[in-house]
Amino acid sequence: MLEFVLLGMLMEGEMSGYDLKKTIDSTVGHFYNASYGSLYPALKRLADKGHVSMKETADSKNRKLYALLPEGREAFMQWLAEPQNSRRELLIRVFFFDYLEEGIRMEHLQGYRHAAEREVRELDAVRSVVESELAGIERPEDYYYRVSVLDYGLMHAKMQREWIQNIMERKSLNHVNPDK
Amino acid sequence: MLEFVLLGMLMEGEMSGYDLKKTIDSTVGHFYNASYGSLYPALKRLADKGHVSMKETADSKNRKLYALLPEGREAFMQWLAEPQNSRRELLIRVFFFDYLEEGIRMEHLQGYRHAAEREVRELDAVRSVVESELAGIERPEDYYYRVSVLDYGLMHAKMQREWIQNIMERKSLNHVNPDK
DNA sequence: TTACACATGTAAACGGTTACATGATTAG
DNA sequence: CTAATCATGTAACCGTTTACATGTGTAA
Repeated sequence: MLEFVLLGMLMEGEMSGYDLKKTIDSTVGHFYNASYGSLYPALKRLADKGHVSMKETADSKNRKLYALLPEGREAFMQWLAEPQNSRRELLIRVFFFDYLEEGIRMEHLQGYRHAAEREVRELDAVRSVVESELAGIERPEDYYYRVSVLDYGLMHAKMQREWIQNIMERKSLNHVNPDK
Repeated sequence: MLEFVLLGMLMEGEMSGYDLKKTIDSTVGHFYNASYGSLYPALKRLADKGHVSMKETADSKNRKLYALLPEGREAFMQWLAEPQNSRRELLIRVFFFDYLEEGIRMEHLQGYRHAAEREVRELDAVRSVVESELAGIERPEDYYYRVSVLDYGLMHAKMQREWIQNIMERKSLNHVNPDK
């Protein structure tokens, strides 16, 4: 995962490990964390694999610049085109979707939308069952927070569904590009 | 974390490791995963610490029942009363909030609400900056998905804020208890 | 001159998953 | 009788965090 994030960040141009950390923190940092303890070894692995090049700078700091090599670019693009593997990958992948071909992108987004819709339906069903169960017990107030967490899941799934819907309708672009 | 989840689940009564896994999957499973490979060793640790008791059943299966001991209950209640340590803990903690004293509960919820409000403000500010930056570049469409991920963060923060607000207003309880 | 940001890295520890191994019970 | 579910556990592996170690550049 981290390796692909690094490759993705290097798509923009060469950077040091330190820069990469800062870039990650300031972009995907809200939902993905990279510590130096994982970042530097990951860069070393990528260099060993021949996915990135490492160039020591002459500016007297012991600074090293990493740049994407064609092999690394290919590995990144291949990863990006794959279907999403884990839930936590969703946002990272979408973050890099500007690099992905429109066809595959839309295919993936449709998949995500479908998954989100299914989840809303499932949780709605669970919520109904829970509600009728609560109606039949002595002290339903004692389960208030448990039920609240279920509501969180439902709100989250609905939000996600709406978000994907907005993306597909290019709602956000209207913002950026009001005349269209 | 897992240890506290196990203790929390045992608040309801004695269970086997297998039952605990199923309970976790069917309640907090949407945002917390426990595999047997972590669950059984965790139960062993809890038993060694004297937080749970282990009783082998006579029903011919090699089934073991774990029950919460006073020390375990205390450890759990102490953990629950602590302020939230990591972002991922939020939902787990709230799930067990029915066990928490109303005063501390409200204190915590106010803290969560405050954090959520701050995050919305922060992301709103970031979003504004990004928008004006986009207005000044050649091809803003090329950053559409990056911006979308930022929008996700904003929608998520707003949803969370609303969720906490609803909890504090006992919106969910009206559902459960329509006459109030 | 001192504190903060820049900059790279390692080692131990942690928490977890995956795969494997084993066997009993139950429902079709 | 056979497949699914119940039931417990270990070992190897994985990625990551935390703490440590070290040193440079820069602005107050």
